Amino acid sequence: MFIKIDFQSEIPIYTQLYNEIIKGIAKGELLPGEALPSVRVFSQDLGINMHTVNKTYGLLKQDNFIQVHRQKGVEINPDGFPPADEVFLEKLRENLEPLVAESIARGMSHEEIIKECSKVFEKLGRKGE
Amino acid sequence: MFIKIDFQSEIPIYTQLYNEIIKGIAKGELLPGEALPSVRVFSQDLGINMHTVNKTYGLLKQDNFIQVHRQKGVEINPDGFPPADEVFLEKLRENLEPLVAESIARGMSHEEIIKECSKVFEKLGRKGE
Amino acid sequence: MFIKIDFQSEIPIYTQLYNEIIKGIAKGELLPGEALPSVRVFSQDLGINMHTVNKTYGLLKQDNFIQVHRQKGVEINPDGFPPADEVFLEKLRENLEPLVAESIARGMSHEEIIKECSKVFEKLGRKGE
Amino acid sequence: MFIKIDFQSEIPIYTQLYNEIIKGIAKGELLPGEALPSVRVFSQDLGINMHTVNKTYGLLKQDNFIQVHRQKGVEINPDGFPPADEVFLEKLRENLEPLVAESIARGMSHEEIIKECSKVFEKLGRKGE
DNA sequence: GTGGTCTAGACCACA
DNA sequence: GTGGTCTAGACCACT
Repeated sequence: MFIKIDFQSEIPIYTQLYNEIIKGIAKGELLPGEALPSVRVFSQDLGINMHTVNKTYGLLKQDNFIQVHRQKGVEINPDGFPPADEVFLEKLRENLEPLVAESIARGMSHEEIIKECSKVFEKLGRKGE
Repeated sequence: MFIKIDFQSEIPIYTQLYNEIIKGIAKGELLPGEALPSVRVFSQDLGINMHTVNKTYGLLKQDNFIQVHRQKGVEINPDGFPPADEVFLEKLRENLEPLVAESIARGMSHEEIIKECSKVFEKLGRKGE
Repeated sequence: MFIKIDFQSEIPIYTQLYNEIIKGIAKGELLPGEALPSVRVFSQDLGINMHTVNKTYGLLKQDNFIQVHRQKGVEINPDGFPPADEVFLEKLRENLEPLVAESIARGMSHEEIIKECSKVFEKLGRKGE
Repeated sequence: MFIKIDFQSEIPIYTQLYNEIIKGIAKGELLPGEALPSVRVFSQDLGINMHTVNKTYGLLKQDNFIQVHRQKGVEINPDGFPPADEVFLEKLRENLEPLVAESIARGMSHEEIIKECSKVFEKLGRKGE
């Protein structure tokens, strides 16, 4: 699994890392029960601060995407992933709204927007891209 | 046009305001040539600082959604809006990616994701909601 | 003589008007002794405020490009134009500096910069363009 | 690198600072990858407000002359500088026009104008002036 | 310690 | 009265 961090981005590094790991899960590259690098190793590999990895792991744990075992390491949640409950759907729509709004304002049709959305879905759907 | 600012949100106020105005344009509530409030009036109405509104106007101007006439005020760009060029589409996909990825990770199918996207589209499509 | 005002520009209208008249002189479209429109007529033609035209005329008079006769109107200075004295040259170089500096920073050579400068000269040199 | 701000000038301080930094790049005094002072340190050194420096940095970032690393500071773009594309050349000619026009109106010849332009070029070309 | 954001209050040029 | 600019001072997220 290849993780790309953009140090110039305005998106916090811990968020980027969070997203990359979720992306790995979505692609099927990270399977339930699979081990993740330790905080120390991961931070060295990526050239970032240990605290940053720690923060990402904390968030992923909170959202039930991973399990953190003291001294035994971190693994992708072997019991499966959290469902798309109403709380998540509400958050999803909220985040989608400004993107869709600007797309409409720039003249895109419903079909065009859906098409872009599908493109992203398919890109993520292909395992091991 | 009704604008709602969430002072507790982690999203900067100037970004929220930007998004709300784009939403107004998408909904057809803000038409080309229509005047926007002056920075002072708007900031008082919203209970925020003048400079915050100014920053939003600066961004909207930069993206060609509004025109700023130095001594006459601000108006929705009467010459129409910027197109959804490749630069925008690339940015759109980049922003869509983490949302779609998490949706997939939480077990949503292609259809379910598209459906949520369409819901948002239709909510915005209804003028004067 | 055709005068173009850009109301969206960040350059003050009175400065734009000043520049346009100087351009007319440079092109030879406005000759010494030639009459300029009255403040009232000019402001109506251009769709701008009388005070604005007045300010431009004041500056042009101050720089000896025009003569203002009470009740007789305004004319291009029949006694010729002010020379390019050291004061002017100093101001010219000062204004040129940031333009040349950015050109260099963007990788332009001496020849390329001179070429652009010459292009502008020739565009202005052609009378009645 | 020595930077001079004229507090009496009608040119905004943030623009003066922008120009001075570009001049530093043009002269080769500021090299790609070189660090710039933090907004706080710089503003204290220059005797101006933090936000004014911030605005300058924002513009330089927008034009790709610098890179801003959120928690590490600001550096001259290590990947090189933006090219003199057609957009820039058009802007350059537009800015050159009134300067050349007034020079012509004051009786300067093509050669004299080119000569002043070259003087400015050579002044900037001399590294470490 | 860094940049990002926000507020409050002021003066100015412009029209 | 409008936006543009500048100052002073504050809190926050990130590393």
